[in-house]
Amino acid sequence: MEVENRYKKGLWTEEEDRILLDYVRVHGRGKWNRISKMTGLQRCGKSCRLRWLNYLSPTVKRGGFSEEEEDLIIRLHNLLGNRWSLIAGRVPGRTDNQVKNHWNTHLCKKLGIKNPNKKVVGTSKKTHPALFHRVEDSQLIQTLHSTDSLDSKLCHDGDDHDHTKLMEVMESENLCTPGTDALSNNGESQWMMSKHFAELSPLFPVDYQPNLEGPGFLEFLDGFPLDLTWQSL
DNA sequence: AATGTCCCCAACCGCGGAAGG
DNA sequence: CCCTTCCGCGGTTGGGGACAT
Repeated sequence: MEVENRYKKGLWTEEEDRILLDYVRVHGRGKWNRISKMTGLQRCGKSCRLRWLNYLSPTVKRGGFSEEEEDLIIRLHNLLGNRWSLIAGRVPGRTDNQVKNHWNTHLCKKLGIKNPNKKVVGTSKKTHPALFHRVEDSQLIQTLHSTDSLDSKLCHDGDDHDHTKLMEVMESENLCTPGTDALSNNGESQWMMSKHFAELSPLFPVDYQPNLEGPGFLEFLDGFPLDLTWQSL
């Protein structure tokens, strides 16, 4: 009880910022819980980490969002749902908190989305360990689970997730429409689809990480319709 | 000028996973 | 294994500035 009370809450002062900056300059980032003991700063580790990541870090870009940044966020949100850290990772200089706030306060209005704070079904990790993030994600997975033959079609020995095969299977299961969207005729898109698919699919190993850092990702995104979601496939 | 309301965003909270002892 | 600590994530809150009355 007393331990919690000894930490200050609320907005940071310039003096507190200076102490935190000095600490990171000397010791580097990490071990946030030690800062209070070493510097006397009356802030808990979580608060220090957040302050550094969202404000003090030299990589953080200040100021309003550009048209290009907004466009990128909208496209990424269509693809990834409320995975703000993933989205922020593709928007240089922006933190997940910045992206989330900007989405909830500006982009929802811009796009005419009501109840921006309403939870997306399946977003919470608590509801399912497989990390569903959108309605359409859970629908997709339900479809996958109900498709007995899918496992044998996809998980053949020695095949490192054959993307073309993956697309064929998805088409055959009506998970995407052949020849009618940007995804079907674009190799890069197929790559992305496969990665996203792999992330969601219970058929793939849990530790299989889609690589959003892949070559040509931004170029691929440029050709991605703003309103394209899994549901529209 | 005073008061009320709205809006933005920095910061907090609760939770889960990973790592280490 | 079990427990503790640390880290990171997404949802939520509330302080304070901007604007309206």
